[in-house]
Amino acid sequence: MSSQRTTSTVTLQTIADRCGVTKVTVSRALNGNLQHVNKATMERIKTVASELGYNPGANHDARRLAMRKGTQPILNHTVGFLLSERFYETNYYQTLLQGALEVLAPKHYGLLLGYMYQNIQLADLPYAFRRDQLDAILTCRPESEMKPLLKELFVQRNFTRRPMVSMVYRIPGCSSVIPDHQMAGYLLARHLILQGHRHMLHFAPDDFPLLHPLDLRLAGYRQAYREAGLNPDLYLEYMPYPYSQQLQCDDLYSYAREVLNKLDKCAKITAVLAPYDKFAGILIEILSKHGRRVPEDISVVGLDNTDPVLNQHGENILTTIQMPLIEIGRQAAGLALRQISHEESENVTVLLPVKLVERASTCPPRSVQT
Amino acid sequence: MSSQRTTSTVTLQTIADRCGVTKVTVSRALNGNLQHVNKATMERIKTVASELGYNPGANHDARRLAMRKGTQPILNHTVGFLLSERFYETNYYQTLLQGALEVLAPKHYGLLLGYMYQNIQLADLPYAFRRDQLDAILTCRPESEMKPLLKELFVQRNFTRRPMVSMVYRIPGCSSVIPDHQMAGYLLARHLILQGHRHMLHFAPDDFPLLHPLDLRLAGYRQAYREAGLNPDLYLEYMPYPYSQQLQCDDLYSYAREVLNKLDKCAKITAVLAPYDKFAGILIEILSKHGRRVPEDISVVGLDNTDPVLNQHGENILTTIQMPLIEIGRQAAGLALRQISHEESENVTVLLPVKLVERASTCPPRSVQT
DNA sequence: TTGTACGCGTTATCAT
DNA sequence: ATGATAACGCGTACAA
Repeated sequence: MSSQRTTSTVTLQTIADRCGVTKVTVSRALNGNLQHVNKATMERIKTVASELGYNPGANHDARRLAMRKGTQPILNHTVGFLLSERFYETNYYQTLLQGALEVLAPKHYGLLLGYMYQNIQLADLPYAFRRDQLDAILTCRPESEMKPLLKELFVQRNFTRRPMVSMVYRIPGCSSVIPDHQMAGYLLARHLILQGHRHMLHFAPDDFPLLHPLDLRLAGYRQAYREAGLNPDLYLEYMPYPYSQQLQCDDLYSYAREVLNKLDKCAKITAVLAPYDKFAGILIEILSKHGRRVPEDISVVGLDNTDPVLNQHGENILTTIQMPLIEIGRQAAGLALRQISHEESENVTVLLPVKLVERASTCPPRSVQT
Repeated sequence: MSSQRTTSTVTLQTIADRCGVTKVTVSRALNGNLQHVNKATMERIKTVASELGYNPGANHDARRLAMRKGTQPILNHTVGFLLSERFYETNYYQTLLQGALEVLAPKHYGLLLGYMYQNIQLADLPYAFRRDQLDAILTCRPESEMKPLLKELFVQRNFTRRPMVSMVYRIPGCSSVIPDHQMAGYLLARHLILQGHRHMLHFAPDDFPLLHPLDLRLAGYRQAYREAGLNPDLYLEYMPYPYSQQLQCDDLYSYAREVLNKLDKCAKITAVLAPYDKFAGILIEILSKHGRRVPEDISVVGLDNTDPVLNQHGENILTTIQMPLIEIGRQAAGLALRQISHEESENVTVLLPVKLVERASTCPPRSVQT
């Protein structure tokens, strides 16, 4: 009657009145603080609380206010997810998203999206990121892009105690869930070498940040050459891939034409190790348009197995690496939840296996073909 | 010195002390409450506040706590987005997401994802949905799926005052941003009729909910027939599409085989109006595998222009309707923002134009071909 | 026009 | 050892 909305507002005070104690005692009792509450008292209070139907979550705001003072971070039941501004151009991010949501939704966690881009400031992100409204942050952007933001986040009070999980990219200071990039490179290169390919074109970021997946893949390529008794330096051709420039779809086509030029100049190259499926598809399209048949004239492999390259029968022809993207999303979310609940205290790195998917975009080079 | 984290915590009290008033007066002054504060006092307080570098957002929690009593909802700078559990199977949802994010991100709004499914309860959603932590909710699920949830949401205190925007589907009681479904149907049917097609197969939900897009499209099909002086009842063949069962990818293939059977039985059918691109692609794949060439033997049209059906040259062959999905996402988010800021008070319905994209999956039927 | 009291849960501090 | 008190922050109903 006091207020038109005070229908079922059972507060600590309500319980305290019934029990003849103060709300502080009730708070301690309900939080199981045996150091400061008599066990019998606690039982009595808990009984009364459940009888009255007290709902601790109902006054989340008051709890937030009070918890700011403490050392214990409050549970928001929300996890942040930083994704590229161009996430919709591929199926890559949405697969990660799906994996994370699968794990978070059953626990009634929400996933809060924020755009990520080069040189982003904390102030550019949604307010939720600066208000300690997130229990953890998931990210799938390279270290170079994350670095300035991480710096700001760790300066923020409250954020040193919120776990951060990096997907696909390994980032120091964060937990990471990554595919076995080196194995991916190894499997692709070995597949092509066994078919008889020698000279191959690969890509690397133009600014060579450390720990970049493409560097790890390169290590895998080289390993495959050495294992075959070949000197990788004699065969691996390299083109700088302007990773940090966030290529748009149009840019990808013009870059694919540059690749075509490169292939025209270097006739000995018989295979291309594309940086990811989407680009492999565009490259195959451009090659076809210029009369270069794939795989008869040139073999092309992709990477993530998320964007199919279909033939007229609707079949995916792209030889690529199955990246366990959905599993990366799942594990990243699971890891975040465990760190939130302190089941996992240290930062962890999870390495997930990859496998080769042999399809029709690769075949022995012309010189080896009968 | 009082606390190790009280570095730059300027509160209302800090300002009040400097100005020789109470914090209540400061609160009123900073909120521009001219009814209760002398204009001169207000100016003085505002000056002092900015001198001290008072940051109103810093104590968001206290504000939340206090605002619960009032009639004015607090600004969370977060918008909810309900999406299907299978959103990752198509590009449909991610395009809507992208549109919404484009508008929300520059305003530092976060987008909070929650899974939506048949017979969902409010208690199944992330906590943020029940804690009044969202300023608005965007949804892209049919009314039948939303109905029970809407009921719960509107019972919730606080939620009657939060706007709700439905995308693609028109939902009574919500603002809606929808493509012109009827025009879409009209354009597709007219295109096929002009090519000479008469008997066509279309799909409708098996439970026939009102206001369903497929019903509107059907109205468009019929309009095209009548405009051509034809009786639609003589030509339109119908198959129930189990919309509410949330078909998985595997189910889609088996359903596509059912469609194949239907076509085998009804030889007079020369065109299929698929419910959306993804299914059109699967259908074309199945048809090709069974020796039915598209479009020579049978024409197929899609709907949303989000999932391409590629030939061996990487060209999309699917004749379809360009649905302005990204624009729907943008407008829905923009509309939500306007309703949040009370620039728009009533629920609004925005109808966005569609256009036909003629590609290679349609051609005149055999009987008309020379 | 301005001030007082209150709501809300937790914790540091003080009293027994 | 156990329990009570005050403080945190803001906005609002009510009093002066």
